[in-house]
Amino acid sequence: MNPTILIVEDEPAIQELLAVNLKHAGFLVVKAGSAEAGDSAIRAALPDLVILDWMLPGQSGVALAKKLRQDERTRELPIIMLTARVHEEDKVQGLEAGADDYVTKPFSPKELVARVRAVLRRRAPHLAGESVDIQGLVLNPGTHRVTAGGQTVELGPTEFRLLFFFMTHPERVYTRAQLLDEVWGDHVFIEERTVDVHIRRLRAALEASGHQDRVETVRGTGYRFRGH
Amino acid sequence: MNPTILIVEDEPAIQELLAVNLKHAGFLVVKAGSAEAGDSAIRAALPDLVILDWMLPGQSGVALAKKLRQDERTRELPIIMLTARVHEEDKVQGLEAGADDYVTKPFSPKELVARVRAVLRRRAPHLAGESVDIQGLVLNPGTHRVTAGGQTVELGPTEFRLLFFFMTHPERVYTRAQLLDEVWGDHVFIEERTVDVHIRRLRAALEASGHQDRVETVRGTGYRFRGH
DNA sequence: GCCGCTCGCTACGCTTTCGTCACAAGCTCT
DNA sequence: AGAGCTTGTGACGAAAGCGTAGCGAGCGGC
Repeated sequence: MNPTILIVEDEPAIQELLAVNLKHAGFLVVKAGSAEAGDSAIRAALPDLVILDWMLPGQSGVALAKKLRQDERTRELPIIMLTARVHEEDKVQGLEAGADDYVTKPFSPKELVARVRAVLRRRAPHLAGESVDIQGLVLNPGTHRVTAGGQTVELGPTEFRLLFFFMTHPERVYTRAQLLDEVWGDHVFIEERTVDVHIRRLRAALEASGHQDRVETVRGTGYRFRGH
Repeated sequence: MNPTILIVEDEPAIQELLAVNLKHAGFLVVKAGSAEAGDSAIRAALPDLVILDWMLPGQSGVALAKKLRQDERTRELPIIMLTARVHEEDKVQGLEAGADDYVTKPFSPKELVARVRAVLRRRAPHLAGESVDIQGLVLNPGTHRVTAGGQTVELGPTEFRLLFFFMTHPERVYTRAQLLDEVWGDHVFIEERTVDVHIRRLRAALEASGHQDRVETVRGTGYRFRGH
């Protein structure tokens, strides 16, 4: 549920500075030391935002940004460019390459965290802790509250995370294994049928609030959340 | 807890005059010499109020004000415009740009401080040292006292700071780690479970004053203060 | 129409998490 | 220096939430 941020930066000191501050701000951090490593990391596990250094050994940050903008899967991936240069032409070039924001070194950690939040708020509101509203069913990650028509919906922690995932990924079928990965976290050993039980509990809570048939069963595959 | 004020002013003499008087009035002061520097300073550490000069080298104060009003993060940030001009059209333009108040040079320091307090009182009451009232539970930052229906609520210093934080950030869930950061201060090494104990003490004090269930437990995450 | 597979549902035991208490150390004020 | 209050911490019992097994029903294929 916490946003994952990929840092692509070759200088260990700056990489660490960024990582410490972002972690402290509640983000999950993945690091890469080159554009190529960053590219791999993105393919391995799609992050929610990328902080990309301008100058990198080998392939440059701008080149990677352009590449990411061409691939359909990463077209929407928010990018913040990091650079030591202060020339105006670079800024233009960076934004043309598809960067969402632009930070010049030296920067204050607070400023960077603020910019990360701002970009996430613009590009992926729910990751910035803003509430998700699907047809009167409102889930607020900040307050951990779910309401249906003003009425509070009572949910356990697992049901809350399950609903959060569904509401941020509606209209798409997920297998039990996928849901276990996404909602329970990777590398857990839990029976797949356990998902059924939590689906049942979630359905019961939603129906008690007047939301029938929001979670659909796709026989032989898994479940899907109705977004409309 | 003391409000932070950002001064964006290019003339050192006026900048200093403002800073001295505001500090004397108990405010924390941050200075910037241009609109661009001011913009960075705002992103680096969101101040509680901005004093913005009309005429600035480079980007003007009005332009910055408009920009601040467009960003969601700074939309609510109180702004006081400062100008040497006395033309009525400027005032209109300034207020249209989103300024909360308008002070013309030359000004008396006392007047400026008074206006700062007035704007804070209107936009963020608790920062002006005014009491926060949530459903009959009244907390006064100035006198450090809490009352419920006229009756004084007895609290230790830590419980007071905890309640203050909760009342100024109601309806939002905070983890124990976040509460330690916000209430105890950064970089302290204290067991997370200690938060539980202070929550318990706070609850006991509130319940003795007739406020049941104000602090809610969010299992697996942390605590939340009910604001309604 | 029968058989097998898949899913819904209930009940139960266990793990995790939380609330509470008691105590000792620290701080402040006199 | 001493008294009194405040605070941090460990321990323990309670409760909530969770995972799993088992059974029955429904759907689909042959």
